[in-house]
Amino acid sequence: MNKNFYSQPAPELAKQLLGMMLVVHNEAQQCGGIIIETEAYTALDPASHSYRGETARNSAMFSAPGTLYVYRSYGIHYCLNIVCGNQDGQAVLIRAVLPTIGVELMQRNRNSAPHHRIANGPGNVFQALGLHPDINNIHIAKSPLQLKASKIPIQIHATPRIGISKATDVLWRYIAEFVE
DNA sequence: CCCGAGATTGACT
DNA sequence: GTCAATCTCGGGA
Repeated sequence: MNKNFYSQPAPELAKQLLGMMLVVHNEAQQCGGIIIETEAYTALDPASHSYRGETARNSAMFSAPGTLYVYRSYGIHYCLNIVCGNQDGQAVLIRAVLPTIGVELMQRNRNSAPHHRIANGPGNVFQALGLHPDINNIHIAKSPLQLKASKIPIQIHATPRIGISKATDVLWRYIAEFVE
């Protein structure tokens, strides 16, 4: 990926990421799939962690574009974001991936969940890919993650975000639908 | 200092 | 469909 790719505003990058391949290189293995659901957050967004400024928890959101931001949700799950914009608190949350590479490995990571539930939520994506919370605040180029373009034709749907109670009128949740 | 809510998931009714 | 699990931050006392 060229450097400017991650400098885009969150809603733009969120759409760009749909249909792309997200691959993780583990010990002599790799796994990953096609990104099919994303969500955009900015510092002007009351629902964003960056809304009230930088803290120890969200400092990665104010790092260089392309940095990974990992946060713990409800004290239990981890969610993966890609920082974007210009060190101004923007990021894109990876909400769902369609497993295509190393499916068996991901299924084991997810405790043998059925195929359609392996990576169908932000916390599940993180667990299925076998990621470690330590990649928080690490640039994606220095992480086990890799983004690749794919030629798969998709249609993008913009919908209201879910799981939040603020700014629900903004259509910043994006879902990819495969077209023929 | 204490309390409540949250970018969620999975087990159970 | 309902609900508990469990950590961080923000707001109020």
